[in-house]
Amino acid sequence: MARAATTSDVFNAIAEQQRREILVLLRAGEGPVTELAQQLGMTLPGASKHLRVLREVGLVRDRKAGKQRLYGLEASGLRPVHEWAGGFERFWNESFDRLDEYVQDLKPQGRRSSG
Amino acid sequence: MARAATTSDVFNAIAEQQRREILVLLRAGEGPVTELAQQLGMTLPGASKHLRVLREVGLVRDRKAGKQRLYGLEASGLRPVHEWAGGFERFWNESFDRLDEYVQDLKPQGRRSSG
DNA sequence: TTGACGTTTGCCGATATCGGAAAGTATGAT
DNA sequence: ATCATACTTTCCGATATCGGCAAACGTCAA
Repeated sequence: MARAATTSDVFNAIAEQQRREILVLLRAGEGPVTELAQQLGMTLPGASKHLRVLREVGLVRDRKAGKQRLYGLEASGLRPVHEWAGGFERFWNESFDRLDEYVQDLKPQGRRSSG
Repeated sequence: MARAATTSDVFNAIAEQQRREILVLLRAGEGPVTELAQQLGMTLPGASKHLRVLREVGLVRDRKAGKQRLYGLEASGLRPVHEWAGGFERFWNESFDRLDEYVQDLKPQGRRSSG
């Protein structure tokens, strides 16, 4: 077995630097592949393939505009990523140095004893 | 060229489902590989290899405790992910007037005053 | 030292990627 | 119909992954 398919997951799709850059570019608005490829300094087939992956995981949508095909951001697909990473927020906000007697009675918050 | 190395990036490191699960488990506190492997239903070498990747990108730290080696979360490494995804937040919160045809007849309760 | 435990690393095979160039598809214009 | 534009797909090679098993490594105990 190899690595999971890039299209299996949003996490796998955005593992590629170039695909992340494409998404960032798309924040400025829709654009055809040619424009994206040019701005990222990649070949047309290269950009097209990356966009295919992004489309398959629902991070971009495409719409036809005459001869062109405009790609646009579908940012909602990134919400799971944001939320997942956000689930660790308290762990980088708190000063987690001593892990000896951490959750036990360190906090007099009175919440549930464990998770 | 193949896919970027899993250790090249936090984004690549968390592309693996199992590694994400390891990080989630680690929120409950430190643990040795044996415990993590058991909870995830994976082999010892498997868990160890995943932890190596996570350590190389700075998502976990390890400390020796006698014969054991305890792995702990280093959540700050996930902050870039959270922030990157957060850069798209406005795009899934706002109602994208570019998509006029889609939005025009949606429910009017969609937006709230507080973000 | 020997012995037992806990964990990591090496080797292998199977799989899927990414990049480049060429060929293919789709739409519009003359 | 033919040409031109815009983009996608296919083919290929090189690379790195992930999983399993066996062996190596490091540490504590007698």
